[in-house]
Amino acid sequence: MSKIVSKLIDDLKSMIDLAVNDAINAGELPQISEKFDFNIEIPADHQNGDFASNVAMVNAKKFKIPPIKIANAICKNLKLNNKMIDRFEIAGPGFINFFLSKNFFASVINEILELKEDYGHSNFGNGKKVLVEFVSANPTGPMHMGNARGGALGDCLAAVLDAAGYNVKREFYINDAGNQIEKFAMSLDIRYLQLFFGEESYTLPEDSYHGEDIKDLAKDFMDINGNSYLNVDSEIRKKALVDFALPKNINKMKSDLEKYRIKFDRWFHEIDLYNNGEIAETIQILKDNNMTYDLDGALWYKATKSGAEKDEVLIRQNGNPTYFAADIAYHRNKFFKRGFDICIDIWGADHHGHVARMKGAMNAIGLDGNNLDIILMQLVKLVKDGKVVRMSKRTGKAIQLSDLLDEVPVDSARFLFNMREASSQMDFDLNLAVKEDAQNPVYYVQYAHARICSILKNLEKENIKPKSCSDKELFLLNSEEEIDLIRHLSLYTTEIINAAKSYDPAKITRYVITLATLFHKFYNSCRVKCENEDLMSARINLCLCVKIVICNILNMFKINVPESM
RNA sequence: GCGCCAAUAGCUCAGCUGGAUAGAGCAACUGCCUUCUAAGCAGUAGGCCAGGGGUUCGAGUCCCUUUUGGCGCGCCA
Repeated sequence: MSKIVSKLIDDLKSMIDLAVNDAINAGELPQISEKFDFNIEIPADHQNGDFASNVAMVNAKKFKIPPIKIANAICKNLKLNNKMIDRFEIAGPGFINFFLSKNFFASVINEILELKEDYGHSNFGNGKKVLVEFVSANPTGPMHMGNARGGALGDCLAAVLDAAGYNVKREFYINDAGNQIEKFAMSLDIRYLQLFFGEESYTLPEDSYHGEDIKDLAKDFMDINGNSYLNVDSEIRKKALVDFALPKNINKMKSDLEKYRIKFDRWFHEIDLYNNGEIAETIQILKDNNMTYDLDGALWYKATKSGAEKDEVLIRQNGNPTYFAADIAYHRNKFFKRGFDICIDIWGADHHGHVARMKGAMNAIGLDGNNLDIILMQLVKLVKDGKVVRMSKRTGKAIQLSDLLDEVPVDSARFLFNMREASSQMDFDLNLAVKEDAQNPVYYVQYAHARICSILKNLEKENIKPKSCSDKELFLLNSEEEIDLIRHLSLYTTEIINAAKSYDPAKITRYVITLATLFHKFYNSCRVKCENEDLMSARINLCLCVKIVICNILNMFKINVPESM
């Protein structure tokens, strides 16, 4: 947390603690046996102070006196011993409101200028190892809009956690084993055969992949191998088709995601869990813990033991492990084999049924399901001209991530996908996303930065350069617009920690929009280049602070920070 | 049928572990460029926070219930 703000909140707490005790000792408040409790909060309206405590209201019952009387007793005994606080007052139903001093605002400027690109970082996470697994799109087909949202969310969440002092890794789980790969193989096989014998000769079963991409892959395979796989055993042919098509799909995903500025630390292959025996190991642990039973030739997991509605199959009648079995082994690998303290998975909301049993399964193998956090992301509706778009006009198929990136600038996509928290269903407005003007919030923020650069450039032409300011000069920053701006800057580190706590990078997106708004207000009411040279220096430093924070956020989210627009 | 998520301005959404007069943006209307980027700012208008109960000093926020949406309940992933 910004050292200044966090220390201040701690100080306020102990000052109030002290005052309550003094009031009790002086007989102005009754003795109570219970521990009294309270919060320091930041009022929405700064008329009500920069910080406020609800101590009087919360403890009215314990003291058996009205809040106002308690507040009076506390304030009578409250000794201000912090230069950062100017004064306090009692207001409303019994709030004690604290107002910041000019010392505070000057220290904020100095702190930001000193820390620069480190401003906002904290040690909140204590270096705990966190794995964020996201996108993890099915490699049997192209990525869709949900993956676009999940990608932006996961990547920016990882960045926020990193800034909050966690040791973060990003991972993509490739489902390259099991049932769907068999379906993929079968679909490719049929498309391959159709190329020689016509579409009527072999029909695609209902539950296979019908997309055009499968046809294209089969065609590419044929272009290279001709008919040489026609007369071999179908299992050999399928394997050759998958060995050809799967890496191709995976490479396409990698390049699309790179274009989207997402780089994973690791692409984890499900098949490895089959080959290295970890699935078998995991199932053995469940057996040893008496969490399984045999029924109808399948091996079942007693999910109901941990509160689920029904039990789950681990090994099918045909001997193949289910996706669930592999997923337990995968998460065991994350926690147990690789030692991650916290694992975060980002899933589509349609997988919510899987959450409870996955956490339960962690407990069942002797790990702690509480360390597995699942973020359920609601679906994205693509909207154009006020109407929901499902299909791409160009290709006639479902809109893919690569279609989106062809149309929408990456800056815009990454920013807009992080404006809503994961749990809310969102509309992605295509008209807005492609707009290169201020209606698009990403430009609004970038514009604030470009403005600052322009101011600095113009001043430099007149040989006016930024210089460090004394407190006396910084005290000149006292207009409402300046104070609001500095106050907002001071809360950045706290905001990062809040976003990390709630796994919600959208908080930071909204924070930076507000920062831009406050800067534009400041710009319109306070001229940086002005007669008073001391004030000018102070304002230049304020501009530098805003520039630093905007840069830190946009860089963190991998969005461009243009110097001119 | 059971379960999960949601419902806030005409539209898209904020509202931090319950706090003070519910906030932005878009759309609408009115102003502000001979001075640092008007991609900006200032102002007006717009609300029974889905309905009903409850908990409390205090509820958009917590609990119950009804209604309306989205999703899930496979030896799919």
